[in-house]
Amino acid sequence: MERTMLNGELNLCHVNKEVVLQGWVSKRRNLGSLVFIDLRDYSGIVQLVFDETMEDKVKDVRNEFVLKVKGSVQERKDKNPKLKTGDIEVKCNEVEIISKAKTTPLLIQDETDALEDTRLKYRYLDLRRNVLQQNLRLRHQVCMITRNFLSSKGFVEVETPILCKSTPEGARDYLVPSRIFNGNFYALPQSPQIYKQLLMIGGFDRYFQIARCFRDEDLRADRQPEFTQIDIEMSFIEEEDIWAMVEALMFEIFKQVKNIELDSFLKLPYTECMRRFGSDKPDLRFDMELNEISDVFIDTEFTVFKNILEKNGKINCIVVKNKADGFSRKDLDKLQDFVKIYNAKALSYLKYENGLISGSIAKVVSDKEKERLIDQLNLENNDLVLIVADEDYISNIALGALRNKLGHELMLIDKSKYAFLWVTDFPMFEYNKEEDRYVAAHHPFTSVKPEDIDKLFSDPKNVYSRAYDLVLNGYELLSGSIRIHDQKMQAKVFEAIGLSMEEAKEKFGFFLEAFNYGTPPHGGVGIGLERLIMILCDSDNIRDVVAFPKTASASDLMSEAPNAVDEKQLNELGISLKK
RNA sequence: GGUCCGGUGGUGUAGGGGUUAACAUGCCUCCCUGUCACGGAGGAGAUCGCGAGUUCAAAUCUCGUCCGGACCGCCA
Repeated sequence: MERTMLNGELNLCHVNKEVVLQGWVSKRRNLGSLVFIDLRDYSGIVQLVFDETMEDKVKDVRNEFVLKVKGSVQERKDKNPKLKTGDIEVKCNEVEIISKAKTTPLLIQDETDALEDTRLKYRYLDLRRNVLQQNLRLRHQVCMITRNFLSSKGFVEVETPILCKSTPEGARDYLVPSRIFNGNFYALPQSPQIYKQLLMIGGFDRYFQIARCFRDEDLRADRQPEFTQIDIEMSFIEEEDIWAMVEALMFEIFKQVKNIELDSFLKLPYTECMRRFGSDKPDLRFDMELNEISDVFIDTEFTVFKNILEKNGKINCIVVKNKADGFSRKDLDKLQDFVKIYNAKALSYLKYENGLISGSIAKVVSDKEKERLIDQLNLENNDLVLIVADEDYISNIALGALRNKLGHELMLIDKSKYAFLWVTDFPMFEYNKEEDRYVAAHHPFTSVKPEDIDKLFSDPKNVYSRAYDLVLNGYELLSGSIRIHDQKMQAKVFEAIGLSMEEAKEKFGFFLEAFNYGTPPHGGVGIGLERLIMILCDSDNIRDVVAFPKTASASDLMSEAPNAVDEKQLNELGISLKK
């Protein structure tokens, strides 16, 4: 007898029908000679009934046993509105215990109380929970929509290598030792970047791949060492073409998954984004923008602010509307500790209550400055002004982080919103203190804005690129750029980041060589699949959308990877470990 | 590399120098024909992550270490 129905799909239409069901025992309620069993599969739960003639056969059945039962669907006398199948139950006349189960270390229920490590060690049990079932099935749905959509637009899915050449620019590579060439290593791809550009040169003018990527960097709640990108590259296009394609894909996904019609995405240049939100991935589901108030303090007597302004620092603030009375001295001290995480030296605050300004710096701010503040910030009664005076970047970042924190804590965020934002015109380079040189902010294959080319060497920090990010609800959902397609230009960019032509040839020689044979203009994006799914699942942790995730220290608690390997394996690879 | 939080029966928590280590849930036994987080009665189950130290006495204090989590740096 084969399974004839899914448990969760039974309803009143099936009354009197004979069914064969299989699944896991979710709960057993024994009333003596009458036994109820909730049988679960991914589709849901259905109540089985065993009367006195059957009671004996299920007396040893326990949670998580796998059963196969035969019975007839009956309408219930007492319906259970909490259950999708609550109008019916299945009166069983045959039962087979397919497999038994030990007592599980965690309860298989929607709201588990098990902690992260228990869940990860027994991930296969955690996966039985409805939440993870739904999340991973949604992930599958998004992948299918993506494949269908991009195929219909003429994109070809091509798989690129997992064993690659190490390219030390950027994230740390995971390395794989070569057995045949002792002492040499492959690297796992941080992204298929170079290969997809070679595919453009190879004539695949529209490519995509749902690609695994690997980065040996420290983890976060939204970051795993291996993850998946929806990787897209197009030839003969400009920014607007890619943006339109990505928007169309997102429209399709949100339509099918959420039945939401999205509006066209907003755009903001990076510089403006940093100035207004203190972040290159602002959450636009709420306001509370940053305000620069350096002007107010241009002639200030307050030495702290005065010194900062003299050193070209900035005085910025955010205004918490109508909440000043909700913040005690202790609360504000905690906020000060919070901004210190971002290297801000202090958080000053002013409260505007009943026409009076009080607060940490009230005594050192002149009446004229107070008036100007009220005027410039349009302060109303019970507003709280939180000020960080510091280096420009620190002031922005600290207030941006504070804005986010307060947005969550004060529940300013409309959870039903999906706020997309294109951030454009990123700086081409950023200064790396450790290496004492400029490095590519995005990656070194990114096109420079044409008007900035002559600043490549004279003024690198003011060179902007044709790179862009798509931000959704405060998460960086994707990065992309128009790539360099001119070999001379590519060489210049390498030079600007302190890579000699020889070094560049050593590292990317095959890639540079390819540019000599006719390279189409091209560009693309890599969409962080897990982040997209997280947001669609309303989760704030990437582990909720990965089947077998790693811990914060990049280990797998279930399989206990990574592990030591035996001497023989190391010998074959020509590797000896430092004592 | 750094900061912070946590580790106590299977699971999740409470306790925070001397306790019979508490509670919930799960588990086991018995009773129960309409439960659905079933109910009732009883029971088993923890050397309090590990190692040192302080102390008459450590789950509790100190140091170290391991593990988990969040964040900063890092993540082209």
